[in-house]
Amino acid sequence: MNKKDKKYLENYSIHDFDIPLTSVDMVIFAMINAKLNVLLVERVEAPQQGMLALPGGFIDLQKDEDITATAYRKLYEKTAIKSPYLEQVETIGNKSRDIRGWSVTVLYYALINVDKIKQQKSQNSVWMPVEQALKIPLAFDHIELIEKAQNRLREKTLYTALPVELMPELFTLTELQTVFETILAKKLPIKSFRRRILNANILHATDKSKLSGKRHAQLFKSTGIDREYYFPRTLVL
Amino acid sequence: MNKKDKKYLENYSIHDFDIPLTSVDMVIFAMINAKLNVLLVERVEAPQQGMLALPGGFIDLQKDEDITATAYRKLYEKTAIKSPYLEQVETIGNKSRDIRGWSVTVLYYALINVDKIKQQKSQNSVWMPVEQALKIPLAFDHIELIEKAQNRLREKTLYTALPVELMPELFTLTELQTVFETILAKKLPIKSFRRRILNANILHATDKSKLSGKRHAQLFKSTGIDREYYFPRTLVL
DNA sequence: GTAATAGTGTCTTTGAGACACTATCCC
DNA sequence: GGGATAGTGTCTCAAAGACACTATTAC
Repeated sequence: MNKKDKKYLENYSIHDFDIPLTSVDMVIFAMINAKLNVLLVERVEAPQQGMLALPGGFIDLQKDEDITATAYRKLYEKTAIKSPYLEQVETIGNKSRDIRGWSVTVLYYALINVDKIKQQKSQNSVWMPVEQALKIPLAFDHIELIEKAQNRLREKTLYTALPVELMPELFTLTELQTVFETILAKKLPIKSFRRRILNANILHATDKSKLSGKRHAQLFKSTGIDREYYFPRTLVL
Repeated sequence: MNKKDKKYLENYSIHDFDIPLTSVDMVIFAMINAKLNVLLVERVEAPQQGMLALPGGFIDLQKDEDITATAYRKLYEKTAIKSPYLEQVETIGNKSRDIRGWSVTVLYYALINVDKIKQQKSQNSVWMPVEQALKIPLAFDHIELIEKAQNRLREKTLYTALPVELMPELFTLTELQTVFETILAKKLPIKSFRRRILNANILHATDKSKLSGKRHAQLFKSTGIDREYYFPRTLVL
């Protein structure tokens, strides 16, 4: 820091500026009962007290190193999960979204392995199918935020293997396909799907199998690299 | 607004919270002399007075309806251009990027038609090749911000026709290809490129042509729909 | 004519989609 | 054997890449 900056800082106060309220909101997805679910919490304080809302809140200027840390902290507070897939979607800011005035929120979404949601320490939080969440009144503009996160997930499902992040430790290709189909709201051809996934080399075949009615299905597990994998071609909706 | 919220607001002050400084930064790209250039401005006030920086600044809580409006306003102030291609890249926030303390910036990039940059009212602003801008010291973390915007542009150039936004009113396919190649830092096969662009149906062939040395080249113009167009396949770097 | 730039013909390759087919299991 | 679920064989099609080729102009 140079001398001029030092001098400037001595006379600086953040309260000299009119600044907006800045927060982080999280859309946390998990597959429950073959449906894409989102985690909602009941607001315990005004404004919008009592309404369901996305988990989120303000940056802790002492504890949080950066804004991603804020997102991870919020996620951990609600789910006790440390390192899920987390991605920033978009930042929304305007005059009208919060009654307190000009407000900015940095929107993230996370994909949670369904195995882990049982260990959650949720008190006043509730999992709800996305479909349903979009129909009930939510606090602020949170309906819109869920739609934005869902659209991002949908788009990325067309050319990445991200939905693997929603799977339990072991899963069959048919189960994985069902998750893809749920996100895309569209049936996919079996043969193409298997070829696509298997050629990608992002799964590890196990010698275990699962019986879900009739013929045994082979169980696979994630190698963890699905986060970086891009299919050579995009599916078309 | 309900009664509880009204009461809450009466006792509310934004200064009750420790909040970060939130700003908007712009990476404005244009093609100049066959190079990708970025617009920089000299900082006239502390902190970092005298250094080159990205155009940007704070949200005007009175004037700006939403954060996109802030981005357009900043852009207009520096270039007098009203509606270029504008896209939000990412929001960066941490303790260390600004000496004033915890600071958040919403990063946008814009693509400017080279025809229009002559009408600019820039006083203390300067166009500089991206290459060069990344090598000199810039204010705050602006080197990193330019890299993020450049990466986004590069990625999108692999599967969209966005570079058309950088072209003048009339241009040849060879010129367009050169712009793609500059952004990607990679030669592209002529035949594939032309087929790809022409099949996309995003350009309008004119009956004019241009002589740049030897054989005349046909001139095309944008239909404006390149912003929404996605090629059926992604190029591989 | 030659050099230089613009533009085409056409073969190969890759991976998605269609769809009929086979395999394995329980009853 | 029948029904249900898992999984394969193989053809077609679209678009990218390779590369040799032709076209048009200035000189």
